[in-house]
Amino acid sequence: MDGFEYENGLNQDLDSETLFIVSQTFKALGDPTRIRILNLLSKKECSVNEIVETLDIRQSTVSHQLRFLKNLRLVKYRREGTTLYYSHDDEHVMLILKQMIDHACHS
Amino acid sequence: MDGFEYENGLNQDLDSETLFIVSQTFKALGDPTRIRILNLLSKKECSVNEIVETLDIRQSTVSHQLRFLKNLRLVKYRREGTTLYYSHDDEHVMLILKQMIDHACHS
DNA sequence: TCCTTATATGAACACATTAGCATATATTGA
DNA sequence: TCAATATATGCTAATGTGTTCATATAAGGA
Repeated sequence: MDGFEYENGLNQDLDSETLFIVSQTFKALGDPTRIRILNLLSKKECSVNEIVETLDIRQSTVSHQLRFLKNLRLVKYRREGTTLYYSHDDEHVMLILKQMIDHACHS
Repeated sequence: MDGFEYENGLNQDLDSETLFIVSQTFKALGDPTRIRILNLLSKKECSVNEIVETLDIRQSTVSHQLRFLKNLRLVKYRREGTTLYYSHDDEHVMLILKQMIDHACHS
């Protein structure tokens, strides 16, 4: 019975799709710049320029990282004129981020 | 007053030490091989060889990744003869891993 | 339409990461 | 001491990642 070991509860390994999503998401959280952006967005919706000025990161860097986070559906945006307001888009991941920050602070 | 903005609660950014720990830890979780190893160790203590055979990963790769996880104090080991038994060493991080896996499964 | 502001994109570079091979080390038992 | 087993380490090639500069696009107002 081919693939049996991948279909029952005895297998101690993760299926490849779950593994991919989990590693991708943690990878997104594994960069200081992205963490700072997400941490800021956890507090308030921000335009790209607000992020640039608050965190003192170059505009193109912020834009690249926002695209990265957008692709993973970790952030979303709404337009108002020429301004784009970004906000977080995954409550659960934001909660995990907060937990890790708290864990790091108290360790 | 130099550095004032880094010492009060108004600052929306994270301090650099917290940022470093958080990003390092998430980076550790951002690799499929390390996730598989940690997931296995979340279920039971394992020797290096058990990890190698259960997950079908080369011995040197497992050993390298275990050292990586050990440096971050995410795993620990005990010796029994020539065999080293590894287990997880950070309940909170393991809980975060479990949460992310559950999140990925149900999405 | 033209200018200005806001944001996105593409290319290139420096740097980090990962896996694999070969080999080293360490422990046990004969 | 020597062999066998278990694990760690050094090096390297391939690949991936993050930032920057320069430039493009898009929307609004004059």
